[in-house]
Amino acid sequence: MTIAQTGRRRGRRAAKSSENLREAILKAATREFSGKGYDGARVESIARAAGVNINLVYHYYGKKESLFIAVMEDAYVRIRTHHNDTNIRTHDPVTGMAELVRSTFRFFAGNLYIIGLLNSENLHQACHIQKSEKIATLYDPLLGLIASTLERGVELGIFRAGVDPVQLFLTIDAVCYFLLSYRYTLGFVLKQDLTGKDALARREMHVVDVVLSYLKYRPEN
Amino acid sequence: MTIAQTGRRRGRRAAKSSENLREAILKAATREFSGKGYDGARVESIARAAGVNINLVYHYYGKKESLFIAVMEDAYVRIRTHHNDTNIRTHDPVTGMAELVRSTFRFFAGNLYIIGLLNSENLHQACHIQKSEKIATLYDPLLGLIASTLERGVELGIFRAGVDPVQLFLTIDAVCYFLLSYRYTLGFVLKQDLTGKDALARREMHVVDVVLSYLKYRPEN
Amino acid sequence: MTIAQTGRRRGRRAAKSSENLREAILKAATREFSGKGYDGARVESIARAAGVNINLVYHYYGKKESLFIAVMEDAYVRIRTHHNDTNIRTHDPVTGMAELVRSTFRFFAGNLYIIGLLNSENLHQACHIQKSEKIATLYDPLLGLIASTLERGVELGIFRAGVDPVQLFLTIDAVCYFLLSYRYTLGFVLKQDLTGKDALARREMHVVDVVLSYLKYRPEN
Amino acid sequence: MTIAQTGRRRGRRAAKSSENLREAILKAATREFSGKGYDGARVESIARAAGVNINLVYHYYGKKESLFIAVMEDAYVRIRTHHNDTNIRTHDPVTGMAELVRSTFRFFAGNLYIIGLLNSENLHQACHIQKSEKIATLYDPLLGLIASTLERGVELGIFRAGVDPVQLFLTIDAVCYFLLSYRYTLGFVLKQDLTGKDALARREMHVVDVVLSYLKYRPEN
DNA sequence: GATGAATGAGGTTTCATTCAT
DNA sequence: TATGAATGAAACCTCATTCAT
Repeated sequence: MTIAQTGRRRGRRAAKSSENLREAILKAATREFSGKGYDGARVESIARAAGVNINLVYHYYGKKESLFIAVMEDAYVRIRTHHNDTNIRTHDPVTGMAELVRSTFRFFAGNLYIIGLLNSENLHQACHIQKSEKIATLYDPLLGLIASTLERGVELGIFRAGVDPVQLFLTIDAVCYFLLSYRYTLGFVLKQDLTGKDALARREMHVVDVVLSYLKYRPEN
Repeated sequence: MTIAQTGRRRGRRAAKSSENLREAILKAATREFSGKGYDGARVESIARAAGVNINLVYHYYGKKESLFIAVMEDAYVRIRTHHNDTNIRTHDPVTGMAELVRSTFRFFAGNLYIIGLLNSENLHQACHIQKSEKIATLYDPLLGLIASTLERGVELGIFRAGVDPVQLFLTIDAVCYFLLSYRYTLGFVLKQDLTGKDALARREMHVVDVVLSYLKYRPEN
Repeated sequence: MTIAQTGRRRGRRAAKSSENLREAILKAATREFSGKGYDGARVESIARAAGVNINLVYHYYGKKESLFIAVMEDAYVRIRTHHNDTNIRTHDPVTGMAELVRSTFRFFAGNLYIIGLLNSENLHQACHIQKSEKIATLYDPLLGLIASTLERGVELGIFRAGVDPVQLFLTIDAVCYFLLSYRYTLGFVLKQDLTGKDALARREMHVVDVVLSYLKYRPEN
Repeated sequence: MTIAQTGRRRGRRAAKSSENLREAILKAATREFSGKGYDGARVESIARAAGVNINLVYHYYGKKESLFIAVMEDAYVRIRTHHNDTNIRTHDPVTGMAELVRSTFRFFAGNLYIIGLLNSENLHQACHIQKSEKIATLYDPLLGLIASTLERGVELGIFRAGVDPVQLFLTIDAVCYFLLSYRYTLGFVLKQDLTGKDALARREMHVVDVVLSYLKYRPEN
């Protein structure tokens, strides 16, 4: 092996390790912030969970808040990119909308940590993410997708007219999100396991049903 | 004025003041916990907001967690008792159900602090309220109310059959709650004011529409 | 002893103790800041030197910088109030001016800690004291005193005319201050003890001589 | 271009660059220590300002204190060598002394960073420079110069007799140095700009006047 | 019942310095 | 020679909580 090759290998390995560490910290931070909230999270716990010295966390991310913002940006990107937009666009409106609701539900159910993050962020009046420009422009395309699917359904006479895409978006997210978000509280007051496999399947069917029924229902007048 | 009178006056004033102080603390704590979450809340801020010495807080409530539990119990009672159950029962099913949704929405919209509390509580996996027996039995009557209203509608042929009251409850709360709960985050990513007077009125109409459309819609098969 | 008396005694004792502690902290802080500079000073050292828990320092003074400002304000007041202004005013101009120089010199020589404070403050571009309004207005009367003494001398034909009081003030402080301020460095490079009793006495005579010679000297043209 | 040439170029460039880097670090350190003091200075800031990796600082200078000493030695040499000694010796005593004062004043005014360094050094009781042998012997010739100029003036009947050269040296440095050293504090309490071009020129005239008046003035007895 | 004093524990952050490559 | 990773120590500060009056 030549020196040049060794050099390159070293460079690459170092870079990779560095990237790995950054990522390990981000992952640990995600879990910590999600589970304990911003104020409850401990930088030291994050470092320990990531298996690195606490100072490395500061070396990479500067301070707790910056780390939190990094975590949130990562989460928001995931939220927005989990939909297979083209898939939804090519289906007929009913299937497309059902697919949209289902993929929303499944995404949240499969990434419960995101719920904790959003919860925590919201508790602080979204003050942290407002420092992120990345997040601000993320939602426009999703609203566009909902609006166009809605329109296609209306044109085909399947969906009722006059539905506000923003309201619909809110409702979709609401029915998907709520149970998952308040699963601890709801599980306690309703004395049921609401997040077991079967329970989730039932809920998924229900929420798709709710959204489509609403869209297909014709008010008498 | 005689000494006896003074004594009585003092006694009464002290007694009243004592109750007042307890309540002032609870109110201040409610605001603080709601706005900053459990970890973000400061006992001293609560004392200052209540206009009392911090030691009084400890004198009355023992420790931060107990105070939080007291706040939560108070909140849960309010949540459950805001419905005028008999009012709903005496209406026809459609009006009754609409009334139920509307009163849910209005209650949360009018008591946003409750959202902050539930958020915070949930962030900690509902660990605090599980120490409260009071809360555990609070929701049974509400589910009963929903179930009976549903049933009346089905019997009259107005509502579809086969709807699970628990799912319906979840959906009602979801559509009412979600926007309010995530108002900061949503306002930011959707770049709209979602909690102004008009916006709330529109949302209220929409959610009632969603729930009733779902109940009235007949699946083809 | 009556209850009332006990109560009064208690109140007074507590208040006194509280004042004592505040003062003990201020004194310890003065020494620490003077000897080590703002950055070199340690809050914990201050607390230890004052014989109090470190948190009490924060309880009373909030943070390091506020404590430093308190120390500086105290120092500046002492600097300005050490002159017996009326004494100087009632003397004849020569004696008065000599008295002014001497009392300046003796004050600094007797309060070397003040030099350390001013040094430290100045190292930070006086950024801390600029937050103090108290200090800003302290020097006007001193300049007035110098100007009037100067004028009296000129009128009596003892002092030369055309001397700027501000320049004179600067020179007086300079000759009094410099040796004391740089006593460590100067002692080292000049290989002499410059702050022993005799050395100080010689310096005092010299500086008075310098100032008065300057004032009394008539430029030929 | 041949390989040999490249090699030589590299070697030469590296060697030159090495000296350059050392100097760049020293310069950056000078500025940092001067502006923030020993404790306030940050090794990393120095490295960044010098445009080198922080490890290089450690590689060249070992540790923070050694770097500081290097900076101080450099400064002291400059202080002592800024006088054109022969120039002063060849002038008549009055011109020579005026020249000495003026060049002292101008040197400090033109190298304000030195003031910061001396200030900082002095704050630590000159503990760092006491480790330097270089500095210890630097001032003897300057005192000799002052003494001989003084003597020449006395012999010519221009200067008064009995002036201690050390006192005179202290006074010269004092009047030159003080305003510059405490420019921030003084500017604040006197509410004047004291280091503008005009203000400096006025001060320079004044201090030369003070020193020469003192030397020329004949005490009555 | 009410208040100021006191404290312990722990959290975030900074920084000089060393290691390994 | 040069660089990124790593670390230990300690500084500032916050907060819940208890003590003593």
